Amino acid sequence: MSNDPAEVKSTKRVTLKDVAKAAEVSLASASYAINGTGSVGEQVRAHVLKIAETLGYRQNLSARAMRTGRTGTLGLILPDFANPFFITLAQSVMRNARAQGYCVFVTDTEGDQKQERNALNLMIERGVDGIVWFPVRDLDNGAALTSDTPTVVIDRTVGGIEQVHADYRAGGRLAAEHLVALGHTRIGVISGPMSVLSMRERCAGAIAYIEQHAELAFNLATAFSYDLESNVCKAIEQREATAIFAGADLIGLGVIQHATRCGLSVPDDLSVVGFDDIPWAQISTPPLTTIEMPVEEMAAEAIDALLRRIDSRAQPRRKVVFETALIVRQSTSRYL
Amino acid sequence: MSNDPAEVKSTKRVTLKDVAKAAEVSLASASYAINGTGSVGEQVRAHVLKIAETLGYRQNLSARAMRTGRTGTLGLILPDFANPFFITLAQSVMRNARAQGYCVFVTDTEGDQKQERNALNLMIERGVDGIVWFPVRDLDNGAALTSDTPTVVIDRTVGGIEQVHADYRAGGRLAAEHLVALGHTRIGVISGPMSVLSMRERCAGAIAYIEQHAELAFNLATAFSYDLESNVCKAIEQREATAIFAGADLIGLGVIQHATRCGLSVPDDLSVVGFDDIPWAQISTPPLTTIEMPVEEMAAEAIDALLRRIDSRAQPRRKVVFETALIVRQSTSRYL
DNA sequence: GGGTTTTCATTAATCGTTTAATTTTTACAT
DNA sequence: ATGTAAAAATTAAACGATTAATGAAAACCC
Repeated sequence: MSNDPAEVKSTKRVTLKDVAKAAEVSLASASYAINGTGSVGEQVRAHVLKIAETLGYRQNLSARAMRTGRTGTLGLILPDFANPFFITLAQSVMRNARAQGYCVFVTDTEGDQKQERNALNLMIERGVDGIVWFPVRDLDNGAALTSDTPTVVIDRTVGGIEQVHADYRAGGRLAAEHLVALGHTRIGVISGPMSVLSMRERCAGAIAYIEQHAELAFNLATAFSYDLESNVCKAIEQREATAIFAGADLIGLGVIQHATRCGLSVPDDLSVVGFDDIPWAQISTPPLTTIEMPVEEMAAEAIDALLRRIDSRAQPRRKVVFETALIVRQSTSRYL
Repeated sequence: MSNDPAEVKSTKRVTLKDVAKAAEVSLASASYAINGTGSVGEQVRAHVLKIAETLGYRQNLSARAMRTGRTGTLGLILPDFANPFFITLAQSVMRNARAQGYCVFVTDTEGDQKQERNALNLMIERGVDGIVWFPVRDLDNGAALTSDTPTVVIDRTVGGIEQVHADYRAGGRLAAEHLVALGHTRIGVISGPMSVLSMRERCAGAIAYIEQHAELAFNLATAFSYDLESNVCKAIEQREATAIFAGADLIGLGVIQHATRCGLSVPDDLSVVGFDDIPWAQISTPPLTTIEMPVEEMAAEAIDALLRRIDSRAQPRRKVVFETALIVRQSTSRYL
């Protein structure tokens, strides 16, 4: 029994050599046939492909990677998986990468710069072809950490690396314009951590416009979460403003929740605008008016830029900025 | 100029051979020293390590992988990144994997079984050491798709593969008990897609208890989303029940939203219980009472089981089931 | 038919590690 | 000293692919 040659494959992995032998061609021909690279006769190619199929051959990408120096692998580093904005972004990045045949290592760094460095190192050792990086915070010299693995940074400002941004300042202005247009005159701003330029820009954009066309009721900072700090809560309770611009949706949702809990009605007593357009914004009560960034396009651009840079490292270092847009939902209304 | 040997590293990657040469030892000794494997004298080891450090040596994990057959890499396959429950899970899985020195490929399959197969193949080709898999749906024979790459399935029922579950039936019962204990007598059930055992069990558990201790007002199915189908909306509007068990939080949140929109007050007019304890459940208005699964522990168990199986394939195929727990928030109240 | 080009196949080197097998050195007991 | 065992270091063969260089065969042109 068991003199059937096809049965041999039981235990050991099928290698290219096996395919070549079974197809009675050289190793090189087999490789060329499977990769479609060299010049191979049509019949030979077909034959090799069929044999590979029947033998259940699978490329060993580790071997291939060693030889070619390409792993067909990208890294994605995010500060925090709990923030839904990053999830949306991750989804887009992964979708785009997959479309180009890449597999993606994902890591969140829990907002910790030490973990961030670890993550970068781990990925570089693994030999990723490129990295999409959403740093914990702005950095002067990020290039030092990537040891010339092609990298694209999203949202943050990092020296020495190509960047993809949205026009945060314009977004903040858009939000303020909306509130002023609704007739609000006392408008408050609640920002997240000011350590990143992205946040500073959002608020600066809003504040500049408010100061010009209305009164800035307050300008407070809080953590990046829907649990607000006490001075922020107080400002809301005391109705110092009839409208609030929050530097992030998560914060905006916190504002709505706290206001509601205090017996204020949103939007009748208080209008709220957020920033990011995270999925939760749609299903909160009331749904949150917010500023949207073209996440899918930003991710696509990041991947494109990365692939360009992988193909030829000598790319000019660019910074691409995308437009933002106002999405009006039910958390804002006219002030009477 | 430039006769400084340390300057040579400018362009080319530093390899183990370079380290060995610089340290004036054999390749093997260098390898042993760095991996701490063979027997190497204390001074030699220290010396090699220092040289490696100064030269900026980084292991080429592709090469190592080829030689050892281990990539130090895991795969995580999820049906849908938009569902926050999966995110929580992904986070836990990644955290646990990272703690063991593994890098994780993540993919979502957008609920599509073809993409799921692609993802599996892609990862297997990449040579992952193991896969944590949350299949789109139950399967008779999943082992056929993994070509003996160690795999652990979460939540779904898949033939031929080790599984990690929660006790869904008991969870459903817990929810029903809670509502009955609050005095509700007409209780409705809104389930998600019944194609997966997990969902069937949740509802079966709830229904069994309701039928015994109260009246089952209705039992409807809807898509896995907070956009409810019209027959479900109607059932809510017509107040056929004073309490509803939703098979998933996402659905429960949809129920709250629709009820509120129809002028019903949750929980005064309608009590709602969900299942999953996704993060949104905490910040909805009102916060959602729900059934929680020990996600972190489940993820840890999945990784543990996987690593055991990687170390020795001849593991008994187990199915581990975790307890669920009721989390009471403000979406349920006593029925008067 | 002879020379030239084009097309198809093959040989063999190479990528950067690990590790079994072997040799050299050191340590220890007699 | 000498023999033996233990420890340390080395040699060289893999791992599974890619690809430059080379050779053989076929096709073409006068």
